[in-house]
Amino acid sequence: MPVKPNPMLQLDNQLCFALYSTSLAMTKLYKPLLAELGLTYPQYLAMLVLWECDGLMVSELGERLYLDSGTLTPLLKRLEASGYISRLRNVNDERRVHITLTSTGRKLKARAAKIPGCILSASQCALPELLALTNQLQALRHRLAA
Amino acid sequence: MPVKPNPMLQLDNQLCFALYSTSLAMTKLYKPLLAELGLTYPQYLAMLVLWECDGLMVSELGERLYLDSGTLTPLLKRLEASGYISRLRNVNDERRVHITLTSTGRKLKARAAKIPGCILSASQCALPELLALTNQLQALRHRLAA
DNA sequence: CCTCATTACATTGCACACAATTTAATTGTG
DNA sequence: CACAATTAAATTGTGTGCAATGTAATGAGG
Repeated sequence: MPVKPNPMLQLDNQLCFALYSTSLAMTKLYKPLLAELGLTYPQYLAMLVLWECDGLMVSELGERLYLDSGTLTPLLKRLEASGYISRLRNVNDERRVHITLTSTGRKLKARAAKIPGCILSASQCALPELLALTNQLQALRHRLAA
Repeated sequence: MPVKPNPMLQLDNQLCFALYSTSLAMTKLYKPLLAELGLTYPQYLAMLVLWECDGLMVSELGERLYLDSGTLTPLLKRLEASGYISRLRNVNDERRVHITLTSTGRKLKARAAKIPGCILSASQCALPELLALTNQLQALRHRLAA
């Protein structure tokens, strides 16, 4: 009797693996571009948030990125060591740490501006298609978190 | 003059972040289910491959999972320590290591069979929609790797 | 055969992710 | 005010990912 080839357990039928492997492939595409800026991929995501909204607390940054302090604290210390951010305790509440862009960190945004175009061309996809996929994934993430 | 809010650099317009955050959310969904089997998420992916095709070399497993020996070697040593696989040198070519399921590892497949259904219901999506998304992601992964 | 390049894994070092715990500051309650 | 509960970060420990390097076995030329 042959082993039952349960299609529900086949790797290439798994949405989870499609997500996982495509996300890693995307990270590899960013890596050389970000290396020029002295950023890792998760550091780049944190900078995207800060370029939109400077001065957030660690926990607020974590809500935007879906990451906790265990991940963010060392990452932010490295960004601080790179000279892109400052970590400052809130005067009224010493528990809170605000993340503020340095002048260098703000200037980095201009150098990062070319990255989305590089990724877009490398992905060889039409822009509307990518936007649609982005929205589908956001909707899925929302349902998974519920 | 207000800061130009470059929409190409906004976090929620990034396909990369949608991929990254959704993949992490998916991993969190699997974690408690896999904990019952004594597996981490990447270990589960390796087991999916082996349940389809037992006895692969490390490099062949890596091609299926898009992972290299630097990731797989320690992961496979942990799966061996858990009693799910054996790592055996090829007799004709001592460089090669074949990964073979143990009896316990084969039996684990039956216990894993319920997982896809759990994830499907948690994702609150129609099956055809998930399959379509899976295919889109695989196509994107293919283009990104080119 | 005897090198020399190649191959297949393994190892090392760095940076995440994340659960669990700890620390320090603040808040709520009597 | 005292003090327990809560909150915000930081720390610790485990397990990836991956670049770079190391090591041992194989294979290809001369």
